[in-house]
Amino acid sequence: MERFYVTTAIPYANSAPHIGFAMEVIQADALARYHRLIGDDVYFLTGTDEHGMKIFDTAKELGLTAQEHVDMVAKLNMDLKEQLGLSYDDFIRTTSDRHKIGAKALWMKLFEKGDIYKGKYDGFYCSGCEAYITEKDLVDGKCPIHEKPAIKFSEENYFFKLSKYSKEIERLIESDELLILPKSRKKEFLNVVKEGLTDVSFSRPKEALTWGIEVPNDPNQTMYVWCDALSNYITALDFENNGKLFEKYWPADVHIIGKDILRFHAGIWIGMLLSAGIEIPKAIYVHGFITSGGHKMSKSLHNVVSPVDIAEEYGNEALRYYLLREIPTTDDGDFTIDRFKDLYNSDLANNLGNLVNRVFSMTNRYLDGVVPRKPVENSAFYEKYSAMWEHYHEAIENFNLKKALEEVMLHVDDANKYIEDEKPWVVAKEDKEKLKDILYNLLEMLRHIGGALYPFIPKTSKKILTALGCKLFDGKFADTQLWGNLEEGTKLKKLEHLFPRIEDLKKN
RNA sequence: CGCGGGGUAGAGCAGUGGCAGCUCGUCGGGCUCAUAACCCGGAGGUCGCAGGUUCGAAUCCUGCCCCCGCAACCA
Repeated sequence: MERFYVTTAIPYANSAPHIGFAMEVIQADALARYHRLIGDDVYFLTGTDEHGMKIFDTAKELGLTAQEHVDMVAKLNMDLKEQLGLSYDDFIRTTSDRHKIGAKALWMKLFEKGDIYKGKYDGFYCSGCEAYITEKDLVDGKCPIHEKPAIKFSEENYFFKLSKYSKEIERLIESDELLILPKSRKKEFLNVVKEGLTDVSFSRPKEALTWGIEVPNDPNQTMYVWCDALSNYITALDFENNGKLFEKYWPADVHIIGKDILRFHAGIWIGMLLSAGIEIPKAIYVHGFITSGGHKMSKSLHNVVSPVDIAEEYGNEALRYYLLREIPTTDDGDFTIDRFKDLYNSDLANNLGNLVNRVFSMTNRYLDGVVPRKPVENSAFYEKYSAMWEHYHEAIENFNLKKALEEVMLHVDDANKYIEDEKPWVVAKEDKEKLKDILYNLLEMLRHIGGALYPFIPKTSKKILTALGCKLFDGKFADTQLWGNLEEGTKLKKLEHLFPRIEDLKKN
């Protein structure tokens, strides 16, 4: 049995969960479920990033303490487990004691290695933005948004010698020892690394950053986000004590992240691990962003989509389906409610739901709901479904979840065509033995389709398999992928419509 | 010379050298097991523009035009 450790990025706990993160955590969930399905020992981690000035300021505006504010937002994120049907094993909060202890331990490792040094940080601050801005964003020395002169400041803080590891990071990525998918992202980041990575600011004076983890060997400084947030992947495993989880699951098999934070993960995080003498993760999978009606989601455009609302109204299985099937796994995609309803009705209700319903209905009507004996001749189906599984596995291994799902749905179409071609309602009147063949084949198709859907829409998958009298995890997944495993004589269980049609479609 | 993504049927998209495809919509037909579902067929595209390479280009090269984003809730 192989072990498989998958993580999501930890979203910044400053506001309600975003649909982009919903997609990320659902992708991670699908991978985790897939690996459990093929028999791996899986550990799946998510959490929240809860420090930083922005959170501190937002809390103040809300009249809350920072802790109260992040407690609230963390709760919203934890509620996603139920709302999105997630199967993660652990949820790490960066304000938790176990995380703070781990982050400090990691800091000390880097410090003892001599990779953390004190330096001077020169920057600009705009009182309009109430934020630091970089020199290259300035126009005539002024902030382009507020047109106020930026305040130049200089402060002492700690730096991490990332430059020292630049060459090694380049080699690791080039050789795929650190696999970055998709390849285009690997290329993109390699271009950055080849320029040479520069040292990064690793702390802030306490007065500039009050809400954060104290630097262990300097009470006047607070850790900047890198050591605070990125470390979550190992602090959750109790790495500082070389705990059982760390021993068993590290290095991570996959970090799933958005394209905006690739350079932090493939650069800074890897550099930190190299410095600390800790193994590096095996792969980083990078997804894109979700637009809404072709535009970036923004409050001012009123096009922000809440994953929680969609899941509540249409069910989390439908949301999972949309995010995994409609949005390209590694590229940008679009979400609109019209397209969502469209896809729901055509794919889930009309094709999948209706297919299951008609097969069950015929089996009940013609065969008293009992699985008939296996047909003698079945090599064509054997081959067709072996091919399906092959393509399916290959797509998932390459982090193309959309393609894997498409492959399964292709077989849903195929099954609907098979019914049309064979016309079991006609055969029922003429040739009972032939009818048994047809219905056995159809039920067996449902078993395969139902099983393959598990990583993506687990509740639906379980409903189908349970109604067929099959178990998902029987410890012999290789067998369940073989054609003809459905057992004769099994009495089908009652099955409600899986996806009732959405009827309130607006006319465009 | 900032960087990146893109322009293919009415809409949304796939398609990296070999007859231009998918989903929705639309028009016509079929079927009655099924959730007004399913199946078959039609109409609809000079693949952003111009040039080049090639027996052959949506695909490779050059130039140009246009759109979107610079990254997740903040103006």
